[in-house]
Amino acid sequence: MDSRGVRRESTMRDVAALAKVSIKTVSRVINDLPGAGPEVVERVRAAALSLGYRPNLTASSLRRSDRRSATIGVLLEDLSNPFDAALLRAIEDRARQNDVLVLAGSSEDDPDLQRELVTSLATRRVDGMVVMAVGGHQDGLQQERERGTPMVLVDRPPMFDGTDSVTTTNRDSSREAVLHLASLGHRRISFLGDRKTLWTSQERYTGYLEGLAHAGLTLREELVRTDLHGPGAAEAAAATLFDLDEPPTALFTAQNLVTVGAMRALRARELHRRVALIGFDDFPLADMLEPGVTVLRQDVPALGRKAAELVFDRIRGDKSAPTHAVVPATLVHRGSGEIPSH
Amino acid sequence: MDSRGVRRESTMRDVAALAKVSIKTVSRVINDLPGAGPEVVERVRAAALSLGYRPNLTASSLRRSDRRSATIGVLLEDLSNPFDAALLRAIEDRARQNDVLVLAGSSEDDPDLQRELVTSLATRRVDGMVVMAVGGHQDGLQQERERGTPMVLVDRPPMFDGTDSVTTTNRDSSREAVLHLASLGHRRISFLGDRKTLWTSQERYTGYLEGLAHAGLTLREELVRTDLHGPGAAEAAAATLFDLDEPPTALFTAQNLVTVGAMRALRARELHRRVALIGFDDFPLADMLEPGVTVLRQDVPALGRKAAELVFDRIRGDKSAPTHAVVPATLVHRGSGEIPSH
DNA sequence: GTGGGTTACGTCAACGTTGACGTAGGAGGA
DNA sequence: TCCTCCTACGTCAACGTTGACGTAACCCAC
Repeated sequence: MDSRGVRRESTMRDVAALAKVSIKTVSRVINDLPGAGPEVVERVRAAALSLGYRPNLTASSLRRSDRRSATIGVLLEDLSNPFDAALLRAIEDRARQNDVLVLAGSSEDDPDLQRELVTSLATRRVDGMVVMAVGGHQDGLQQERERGTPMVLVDRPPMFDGTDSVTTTNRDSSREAVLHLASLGHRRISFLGDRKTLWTSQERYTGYLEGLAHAGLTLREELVRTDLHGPGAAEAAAATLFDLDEPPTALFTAQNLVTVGAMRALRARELHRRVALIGFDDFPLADMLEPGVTVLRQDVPALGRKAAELVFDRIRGDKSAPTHAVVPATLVHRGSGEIPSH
Repeated sequence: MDSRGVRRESTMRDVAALAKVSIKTVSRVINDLPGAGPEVVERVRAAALSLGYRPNLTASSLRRSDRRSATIGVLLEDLSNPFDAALLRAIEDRARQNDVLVLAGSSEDDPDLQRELVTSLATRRVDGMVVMAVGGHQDGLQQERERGTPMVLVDRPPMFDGTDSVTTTNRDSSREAVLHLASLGHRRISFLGDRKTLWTSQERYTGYLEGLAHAGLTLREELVRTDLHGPGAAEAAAATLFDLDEPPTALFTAQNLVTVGAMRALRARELHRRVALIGFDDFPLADMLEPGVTVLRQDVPALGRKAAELVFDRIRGDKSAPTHAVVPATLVHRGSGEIPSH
């Protein structure tokens, strides 16, 4: 205990004194390095145990030549969003296999906050970062990358060169969804999307356009609503669609919270069994609603796993060209996307 | 760059050399300490900027007398569970206000994994921990606590003395739910619970018993199913209830995944509009199902906030007696809990 | 002009650990 | 016997930073 009554953690010095060996020998024993006789190993182990000694990773990483902190940073948009949470969990699992811990943060899609968090992580000398980049503001990330920090972007690709990324088949899957709706006779298919600054939103919108084109449908601007942040905005926007003279017979919602908002609007007007709906991103209980919600399901565990694997490869010194992994999403038919045009 | 082509982070030494001052003066400028003239401050700032200098928090915390790493550990059961994710997010928000980052981990309700993670955190010298303790195995936590690590338990109270905790009104709210069902005429109210080793499960079961007693109902053992881990087990268990000669007319499900499983069973038998259901823990979209699911909603942000505040108080040296905060849950009426007995 | 205080620096050692290197003692071969 | 090599230790310095303390220069009052 020191003067403030705080117990001091014991150090190699303490263990060395008790075992009557040098600090360096303790270091050898603790790290299972050769150069310590069996008898000494025993004595040191016993001393360490009796003092409750635990190595100080910060001191060790400061001194060691590899400088590893055995910690990576994971910066997502909102850790409480089910998508982000599942991603974090997948990354954490892979990290654990490498004896690495995860420093997690929510950027809230705020460029300043993202920059601040990146600095915070750098200050703690994390070995690498997995980042869901804030839309349109990647200069802070690029600077960090240029300093040599291993970095992988998830969900959204880098706007600069030399960085790995893992994304979903946003465009292709969106096109597939729209074609599916068109094949059921829908001609007025609405698009509801998240903030336009997000790359995923743009891609999904492009896929929507491609789908319309492939199906021989023309784009009706009045059926497109973008920049919807959160379920509330989505609900309000969806509601206005049904005041049109020619309202949509099908909706394609390009993000999970937007899907939820649109569903609320449909229900409020008792349209949920008449208007078709396909959403991007699966969510819990989508199958238990009536009708079940047809979605494009991203393979979130695969996204997280791949992202983690890429950072760890880089941390291990992989110098090959940047990888841009794309994980396919699947169209899950549950009913809402199978409502025919009326 | 060193021999491996890895750029070395610049240090105070580099900045000092460039600004032609001593390292100590750089330290003073970086930390906004007095004792540096305005001209020197400018020179040092410019040098630091041009070198892209960023302080090394690990070195700094090693040397400083307070030893703070500006990092706390948060150990939950499963970061991808919506409840855990919301909790993490709430803790993270409070941590950020203290310029503290969060090391997050999932214990998966495995005592060995929990112990390993606690050691991992300790090795990184976190300033404190917020832990959702694994059911029935708290000795590792107790040891850590006894070493002086600030620790707060969330969701489940400590089984040892001297540690703060934040929990919900598990028992009282469960009783309230059962009484609510009884007031609608239900006499055969079933209990479906998570693993019995969990304190929350036990409390909720006790609340159930109290509710029955207050309502003048006798416990029917055949209506009680416990140790249901995950929606699958819950669904199977719920299904068997309806093969009884006298099946329940109402269900009280004591955990969110159990609620989901039970709902699936009800739907499979088309009973979801006939059998009443109240679940512990709210979940997204509970209001959009038909009927809406009546739940006991925990105030997750308040739980997380309070837990974070308690650790930070302890980290700041608060030596007062342990606090056991209890955050009230609310009964949210949505329909499923208002189905009368038939 | 001298004493006392303040300001703006600098020097040194230490936090806990590990890499580089030194050394005593024994084994083994010529 | 002497030389070499190996094993099992030890010593020393350094990682990047900060606390303790030293000191030169200057200000102000008496």
